[in-house]
Formats: sequence, structure tokens, C-alpha cells
Amino acid sequence: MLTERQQQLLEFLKEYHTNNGLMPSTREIQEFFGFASQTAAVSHLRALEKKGVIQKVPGKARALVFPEQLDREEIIDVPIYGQIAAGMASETEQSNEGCLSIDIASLGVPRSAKTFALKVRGDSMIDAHIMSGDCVILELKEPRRGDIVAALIDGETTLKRYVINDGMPYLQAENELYPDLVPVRELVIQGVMVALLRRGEGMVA
Amino acid sequence: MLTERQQQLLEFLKEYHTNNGLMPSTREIQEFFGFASQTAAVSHLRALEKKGVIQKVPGKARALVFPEQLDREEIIDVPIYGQIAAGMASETEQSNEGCLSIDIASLGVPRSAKTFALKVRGDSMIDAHIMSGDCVILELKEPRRGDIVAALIDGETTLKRYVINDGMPYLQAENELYPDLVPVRELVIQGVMVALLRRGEGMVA
DNA sequence: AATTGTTGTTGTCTTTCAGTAAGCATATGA
DNA sequence: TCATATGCTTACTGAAAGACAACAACAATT
Repeated sequence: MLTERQQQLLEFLKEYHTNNGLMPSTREIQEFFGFASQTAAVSHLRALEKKGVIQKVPGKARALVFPEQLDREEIIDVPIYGQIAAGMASETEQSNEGCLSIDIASLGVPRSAKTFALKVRGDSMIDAHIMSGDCVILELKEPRRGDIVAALIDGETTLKRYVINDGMPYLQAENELYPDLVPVRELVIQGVMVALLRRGEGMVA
Repeated sequence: MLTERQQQLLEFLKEYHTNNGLMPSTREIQEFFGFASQTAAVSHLRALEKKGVIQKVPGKARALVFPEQLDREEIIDVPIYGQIAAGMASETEQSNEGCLSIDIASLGVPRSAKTFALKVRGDSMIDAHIMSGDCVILELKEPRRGDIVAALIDGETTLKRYVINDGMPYLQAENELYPDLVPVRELVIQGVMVALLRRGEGMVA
């Protein structure tokens, strides 16, 4: 549908946008492609708009938008703090190992929610269908009974189910091989699981 | 850290950006807040930049960026076509039920990959820890043995493991209660699973 | 043979827009 | 008390940037 030249232009727009967070002006496009005239860029943009791959807002500077960006939900950036059951001494230690960017609608959390992510290590939650290597997204909020939580228990963080029995909260593994973590000295809930992201093709049983 | 007025300004910037896909000019900010001067907007922006919540590119029009947007990976929009094992007559029938926007690094697919998503219905893949209600992300590519695939088999689409035995490909459920889908009349692979998104807090066992 | 789309050119015009100077009142912390 | 941050005002400048007119060569259709 797009010609080769138009494809090149679109690619430049995308690259410029991801690098700079804004759109190039027509003269910047002109310069990049070595046009002698600014009008060349303009007419190319017109062609791209006609084919629907960009939208222009007339009269405004750098006012090009990708249509898909417009009807996209708001994106939030969930920091990945590290691995669970493998450290994470305290909440403040943010060993920021990258970010997970996803739209709020798919995550299903309010816009104001404080969220973070942890990579799961171990199979203590396998019966809740949480595998080793999965990335769990947690929200900072009060847990309700039955929630899966990341908890700091006696110095170490684990992912377990939060259960209340006779008014006594404790942690339950979802694997018969693991014992419940009954009455504890200290129990600090660090986050409540709200979503899970599994990645990778080599999903061998 | 931010004053109330600065918070209002930031909120306006975000709202304007999500609505229009670009940043407001200083004069548009002025107009929105009813300032008599454009300089008021400028100095507010300067304050916001000093506090690190926005970045300005000097000399360029509408050149405000949110820092988190800059070090963000590229976002791709994965269309959700519908439910699996519940229809989807053909590949072209895109009953677009929203979109899942996520950064490519977290998805783990190349930028050029053709992807789509399906909501899982049923528990035939429960032993591969794919639950009913999960959202599987699939890529349009050739399956390799052991991959989990969405396949059109005799008119209906299902999510199964792709197995080759004696040069004969067939589909295997990951649940003892379900039979293998052995030699078939037609076997069209619609996508290979590359990721999975589980959502919702009520993750009761 | 005629029309439309692509890919350009030279020029010109006008608006948008960022940036600065200079000033003023009110808070807030050192 | 003095400096600094906040939250504005009026007035001006000049570059940045969009838009248009007119033209031209070369496809690809119709």
C-alpha cells in the first residue's frame, strides 16, 4: 500500500519520535532526506495522511500523530525490582532491572495505583499456575483474604497466598511440597498480585 | 514536592497529550488557565523541568517530553480478536475487542512480528498452567515442535501443543481429561504463543 | 490518449511559538 | 532579616514552522 519512499518516511517519523518524544518538523524531514525543498516533505506527509498512517492537526507545529497512539489507553511503567524469593532486602532497595510498560486497561488497575513487578523463582505457587520465570505485577494495597501477596517474612520475601484463619493471618504455598508459613514474628505485605506476565516461546511442559 | 498549581499544570499536560498525541504550546497553556501572559506558562514549565517531571528541548515547538516516555521501549498494539475455542471463523474476521498495548522488550518479540491476542476459555491447557480467562499473545509464524499454538482444526479454533511424531504433526491438550487431536483433515496454524497475560485480583484457587 | 499518483523543484507569505527583559506581590525557609 | 521560590503581569523579538502557488518529470492506470 505504501510506496518504498513513503515507507522510509514513516520509518523516519517513528524513529525520530521514539528517540525524541516528539515529531520532526517538515524542515527537519527535508534535511534528513536531503531534499532541496521543504514542500517535498509536506507533500509526502499529505500522502501518508491520505493513506491513514498518520494524522495531521492543521496549523500546529510538529502536529503529527499516529492514529494507533490516539485510541491507545494510557500507558504506565511498572518497574521490575528483581526476583522474588531471592533477595530484595527492603522496599526501598529498588534494583531497577528494567521496566514493563503496559496500558492500564489491560492491567486492570486504577491510574493512581502504585505498582511494581517481580520475577518469580521457584515453584511454590505452581498449583496457582504461577511458574518459575513468570513476572508478577503487584499493587501496593491492603490484602484481602485469598489474595496472592509478596510478603516480607522474617527477613525474606516470598510469594504466597494470604489466608486468614481464626483472625490469624498466615501464608500458604500453592504446592503440597511446601509447608504453610504459619504464625510469624513479622509479616509485612509488600504487594498484592494483580496480574501476571509470562513470556517466551520455549514453554515446554 | 510539586505545588498544587504545578500539579494542575502537569495534569493538563498529560491530559492534553493523551487526547491530542502532542504537547500544548505555551500559549495554549496560557489560554487554558486564563493567564493574561504567556510567560506565566513558560515559568511554570521551567519549574516543572527543574523538578524533573518534564524535559524541554530548547528552541523547538511543543517540545516537551515526559522523561519516563523517553527511556520507554517501543510500544506495540496487540489486537484482541476474541475468545479461543469459541469461534473466530477465519483469520480475517477481526472482531476487535480492544487492544493490548505493551512494550516489545517485555513481550519478547521482534518489532516486525505480527501478533494478536485471544482470551482463553476452558481448561484444556491447565497442565501447561494456562487458565481460563488468561489472555494469550500469539505470533504469526511457523510453529516448532513443542510450541503452544492456536490452530484451526476442522472448522474450530483451539489452543493446543503442537507435536510431531513420526513426521506427523498433531495437537495435544495439556489436560488428561482431553484427548489428543490426532491426524486431522485440515490443520491450519493461526499463531504461535509467545506470551501470556493473566489479569485480575480474584485469583482464587 | 487522458488522468491520477509519485516525487520532486523554486519561491513567498503568514502564523505559531519560544525566549527574554523588567517588574511586582506573596510565601517560605536560613 | 535576607535570600529564594512561587505565581503572576506587560511588552517585545526573532526564529521556527506550516501553508500555498506554480511547475515538472515520470510512472501506473483507465
